[in-house]
Amino acid sequence: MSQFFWPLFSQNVKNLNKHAVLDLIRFTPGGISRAELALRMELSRAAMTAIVNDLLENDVVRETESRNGQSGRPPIILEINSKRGYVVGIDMGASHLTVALADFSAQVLDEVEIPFDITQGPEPCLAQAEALLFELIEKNDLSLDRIQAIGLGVPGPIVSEPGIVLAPPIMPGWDGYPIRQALERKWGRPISLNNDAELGVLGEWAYGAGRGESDLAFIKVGSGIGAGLLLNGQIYHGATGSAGEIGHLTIDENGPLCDCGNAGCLEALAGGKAIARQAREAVMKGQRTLLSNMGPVEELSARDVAAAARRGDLVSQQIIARAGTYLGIAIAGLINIFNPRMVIVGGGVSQIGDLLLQPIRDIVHRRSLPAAAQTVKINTAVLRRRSSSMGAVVRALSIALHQVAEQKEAK
Amino acid sequence: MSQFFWPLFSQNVKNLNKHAVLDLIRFTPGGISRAELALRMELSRAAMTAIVNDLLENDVVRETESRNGQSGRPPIILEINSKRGYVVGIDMGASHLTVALADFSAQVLDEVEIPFDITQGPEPCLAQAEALLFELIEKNDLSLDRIQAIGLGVPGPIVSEPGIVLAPPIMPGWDGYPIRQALERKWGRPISLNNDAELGVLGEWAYGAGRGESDLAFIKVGSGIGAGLLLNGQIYHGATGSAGEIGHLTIDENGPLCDCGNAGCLEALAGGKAIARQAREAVMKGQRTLLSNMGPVEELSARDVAAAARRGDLVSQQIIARAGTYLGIAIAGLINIFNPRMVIVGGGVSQIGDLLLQPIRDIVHRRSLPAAAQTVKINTAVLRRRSSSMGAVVRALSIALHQVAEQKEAK
DNA sequence: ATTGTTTGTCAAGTCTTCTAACAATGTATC
DNA sequence: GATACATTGTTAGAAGACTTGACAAACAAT
Repeated sequence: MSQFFWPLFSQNVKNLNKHAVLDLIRFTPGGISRAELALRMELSRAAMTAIVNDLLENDVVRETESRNGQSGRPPIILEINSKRGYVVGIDMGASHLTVALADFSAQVLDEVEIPFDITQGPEPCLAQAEALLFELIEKNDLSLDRIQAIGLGVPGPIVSEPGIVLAPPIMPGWDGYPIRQALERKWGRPISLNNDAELGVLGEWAYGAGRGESDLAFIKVGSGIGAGLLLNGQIYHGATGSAGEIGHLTIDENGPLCDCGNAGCLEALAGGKAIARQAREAVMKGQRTLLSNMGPVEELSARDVAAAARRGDLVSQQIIARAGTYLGIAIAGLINIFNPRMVIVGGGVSQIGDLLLQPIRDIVHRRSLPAAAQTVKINTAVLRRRSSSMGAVVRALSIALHQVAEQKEAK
Repeated sequence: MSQFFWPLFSQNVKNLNKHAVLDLIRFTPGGISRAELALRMELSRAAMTAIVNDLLENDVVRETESRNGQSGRPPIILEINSKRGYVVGIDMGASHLTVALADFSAQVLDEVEIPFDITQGPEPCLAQAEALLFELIEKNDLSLDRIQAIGLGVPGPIVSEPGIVLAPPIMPGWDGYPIRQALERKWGRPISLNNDAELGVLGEWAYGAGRGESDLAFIKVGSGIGAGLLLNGQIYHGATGSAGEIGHLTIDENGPLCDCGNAGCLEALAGGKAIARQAREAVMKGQRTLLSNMGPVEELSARDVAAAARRGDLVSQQIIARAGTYLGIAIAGLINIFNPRMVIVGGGVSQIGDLLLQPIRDIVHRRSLPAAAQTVKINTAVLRRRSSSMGAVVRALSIALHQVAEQKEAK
């Protein structure tokens, strides 16, 4: 069942199969032959010849060497023509900004990342993104018109049709700002605007830990906490775009206050900010910990806690284990509700590794229904900090490839 | 976007549009004309004429009187030919068994319900269902071969392909029993086996409170508690069929033991059994309550508590309010994760009404993200205790109608 | 060299849908 | 009541996508 990505612009659904074939080619690692395409799509080889010729004419797809199989005529392997064009994926986090340049086969050619503050509001933030984008383009001897499409991820709930964020808890000043419209007007390129956690699940599904899974949750643990959901092979983002906002699940009604106004939200207990806060508190309380020797107390970050924990610091390990426990409670609930086949923990904090993952696994096995808990795999993101930016690249390519494939008489 | 029900048997997806049209007709109340069908499906009127003629030849669809519109030729309204055949929907609860007979337009012609105990295991339970089925058929001067398909709902996670339940918490003895195979062999009719909460959301979506919504949660509060999820217009049941099992979310780690082995599950705090238990405890503790006068203490049920609460009994009202609060906690989490447009509370206990609904609404508005909480509507099931059996009828019709529509040269 | 196997292509026919014109059947207007 | 107008439904011809069945191409095994 190939319900990939084409229904992005669902008008002109005439040659549906052409686009399904295109998606099957792009998401099959190592390429695929006409015969196998025909098999997988349940079409005749003759029909596949016609469809593939169409794609070859448009130069989106190219033939590579034949691969020697077991016996019989060796198949001609098809793959995306990587040189046909370029796309850019932008990942705006709360505290970092990443811009990645990729070719049509999703190979990242270059990448820039800078520290960042999303609370500055839309105009300065988008200006920074623009600066970084142009820097990247020029460094690689390209120009904006060679970029076929751009994917942008932001940490808030998206209303996709108008291209805005709606009441984002950690993006003050952005509510209702016409992000997509502004960028399309400025840059003159098609933009795909998405939630960063959604992009994370997309990236990991396409090129990471969740390859080929159709029911997948991606937990992004950074400064804040959010989840991206892939259900039935489709990204799910709910009625108003705020599905997966697990950061504001109430875990402990008597817990610390959260930025969203409620008390005891997961984010306030286990997010990067919360971890940093606990580290500062530990130092100020005078506990014996390596954290005391890691620079000024006010600048202690989750990254420092991770480093100290890895070096055997008990206090840091406790902080992380506690965060893992709270995460586990939320993930156990998510598993009971959604029953995914895999949960991928990503985002900056996740790079701590097993120290964070183990308490999650423990709690999940203790709290979730056996039927669901036994089948679910809980892993760290393979793409590490790149999950979301790769997801942005995937979205950009979804636009670029299908747009190019639509062109009539391209040559 | 019409992603209705056809991909049930997805082979032979040649005349996809025919089946999409059929579904559009069956789920449009009051019927629909060729012209509007063409509009909604983005097909030409000419194509629609051909498709509809096909359906008319097979006698699945019939023309009714023309409806006088504003001006121009009045449209000919099409509707499902209700007399073309019959289906049966069976709803097996933990403590009740309902069998409903419906015609092709989903009108329920007759219905039988008996008290029931699902813990008896598959053979006796299915025998009871069979007895009730035959009783219903004979009472209505029909025979089994006039029934085109049968939908069956059970309160456990379904693996649909082999037609079994997997490790169901409240169905001891049923694990792995080949339910669908056994019934298809016995009755010789196609069977659709589904989870009861899934059927609930289906029923309410088709003919109840959630008509036309594409993101919908149905919370079934009976002896146990489960949720059915409709996401992106499709039923979602997860990797292993146990999506929506919110009954075993841990709400209070120090709470009472649950049948599933864990402590403080929602079901053990707010399910029908839990409500009955709290009623018994109140009476035994000697509290002043109407519950003392409602028969033997051991037989007090959730229904009695509801009745007493409605008559102003404070103790009963407190029990119900507390159950509503626990439910609200779970539903608030579900709303944060899944951001539906509507949550429908159904099942036996839900008929208590606002006494239960109000605490749910309060907690949700307190705990959920404002963006999600403001858009979500929380209502009681319109079909009352019939949500699931109507869902079973819908499934049966999905098989029956499309099967009949496939027949070539039916006349 | 021959046989067998699998891939890719070609030609003819089928099926679905579209366009464009037209017939049918009502309301609104004079 | 006759006429104009609007909307629905049908018909005919053409375009496009896919299928079947035959066949050529390119390799491995014998």
